[in-house]
Amino acid sequence: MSRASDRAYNHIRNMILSGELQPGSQIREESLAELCGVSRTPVRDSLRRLEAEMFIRRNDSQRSFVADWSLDDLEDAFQLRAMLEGHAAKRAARRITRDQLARMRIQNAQLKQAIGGANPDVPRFLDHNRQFHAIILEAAASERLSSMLLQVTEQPVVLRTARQYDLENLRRSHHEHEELLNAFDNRDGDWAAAVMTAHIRRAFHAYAEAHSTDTEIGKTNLAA
Amino acid sequence: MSRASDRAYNHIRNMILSGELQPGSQIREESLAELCGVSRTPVRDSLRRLEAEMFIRRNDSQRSFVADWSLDDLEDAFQLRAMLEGHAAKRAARRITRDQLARMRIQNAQLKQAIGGANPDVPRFLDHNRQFHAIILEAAASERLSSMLLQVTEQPVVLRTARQYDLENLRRSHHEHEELLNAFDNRDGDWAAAVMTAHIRRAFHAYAEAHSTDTEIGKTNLAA
DNA sequence: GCGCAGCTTATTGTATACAAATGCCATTCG
DNA sequence: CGAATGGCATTTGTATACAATAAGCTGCGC
Repeated sequence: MSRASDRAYNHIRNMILSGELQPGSQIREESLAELCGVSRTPVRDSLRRLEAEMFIRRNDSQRSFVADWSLDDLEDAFQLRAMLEGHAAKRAARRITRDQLARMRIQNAQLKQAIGGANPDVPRFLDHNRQFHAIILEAAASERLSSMLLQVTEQPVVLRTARQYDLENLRRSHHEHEELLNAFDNRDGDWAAAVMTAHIRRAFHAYAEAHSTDTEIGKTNLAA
Repeated sequence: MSRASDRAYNHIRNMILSGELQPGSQIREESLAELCGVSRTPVRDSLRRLEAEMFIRRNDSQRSFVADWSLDDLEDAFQLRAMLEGHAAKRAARRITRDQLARMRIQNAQLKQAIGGANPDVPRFLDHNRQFHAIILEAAASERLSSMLLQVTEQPVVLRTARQYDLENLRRSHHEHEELLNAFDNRDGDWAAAVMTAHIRRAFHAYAEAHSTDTEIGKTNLAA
């Protein structure tokens, strides 16, 4: 992460996710270069990458703008994600090893612990959640699938609302994970896929509801 | 297409697809720059793009190699493609306009014509086939889905065999297209998705068979 | 006042020089 | 003899200068 181009990438990406760079606004290579403390060369690299990831879009004359997603676009992303993660779960059910299953159980236990106590640790929950899903992708053993999912997973974060988390939703995630583990135990790919698809779609509805009703209190839950 | 970076991109991509750059071989920015008649800067741009499209992969120390796909990898790609095109067909069934349907019919008629006469014109068939599928993507109206499909569609061409086409397979494609049109007429998304998925998977098996049995006579059919 | 031509300025594209990192090979030490 | 180490060669990363292109503006003609 110490190479200038990586720093620039992370910096710009964070600025987009945090809303520091407003959706729809134009971004110029030189000013980004200044902000990141590097020259234009690594900034251009980063912009191309972010463009491929659809965080940035370019008009017909090559000028760059921060992507501006509607709720429909986000539903689209979630729908794709539900399908792809369902597919991953199905593949994983056929291939998963005992060791991977054990690691998933550990992550799910820790994720439960993170929100079980008196003061819930949501970031810790999200971290274990991420790892839980990562193991499934590892078991699915399709590089292509992984890279596609990466594209579609981090997009919704773009809506930069105050992130307050609905604990009930997080608990549900935990239970859905348990059902997923049961499906894996039985090597039942269709079951796993169905649970996973439902899991992601529930997450979308929690997300959409939180954003449509009260954006200030913003009970956002991106956990799936 | 006149910008140096676009020329470099197309040039390198063609060299990969034609087999001029051997799968697995290392590629150096400077030699590519010479081959393309540009400096390293646009070449680097192209390499990043081709890397995102998985035509090129890089090792842990940033050196680039031409991707080398196994048959399993290609089946993986086809599987993803079947799923995504099925999804696209389902979405399209809900949204497609009369005009788009009419255009699809025209493409399908012309594609039939291309292989109907005494000397079949396979490239022409493939062109109309491409347009037929493009209209579905247009009707599906999901930019994300389109860009993902693009990634997964052009990969199999990497295996550079003598391209002789099995007319029977092409005729089947034509008939499957007709069934797809029926599904669209009835606005039946599930039907459309099922037909499309079968369509792509048949194409994969035709492809796989052609490559496993006789690679020299190579009855390859990428048409779907 | 409106629209267009031509100029000016802003922004991106390309080439090149140099810096940093990595691989490779030879040499040395255990 | 094998493994580790040091230095040289190769390759990629970064900065910067300059070229090309697109946008915006000004003033002219109508």
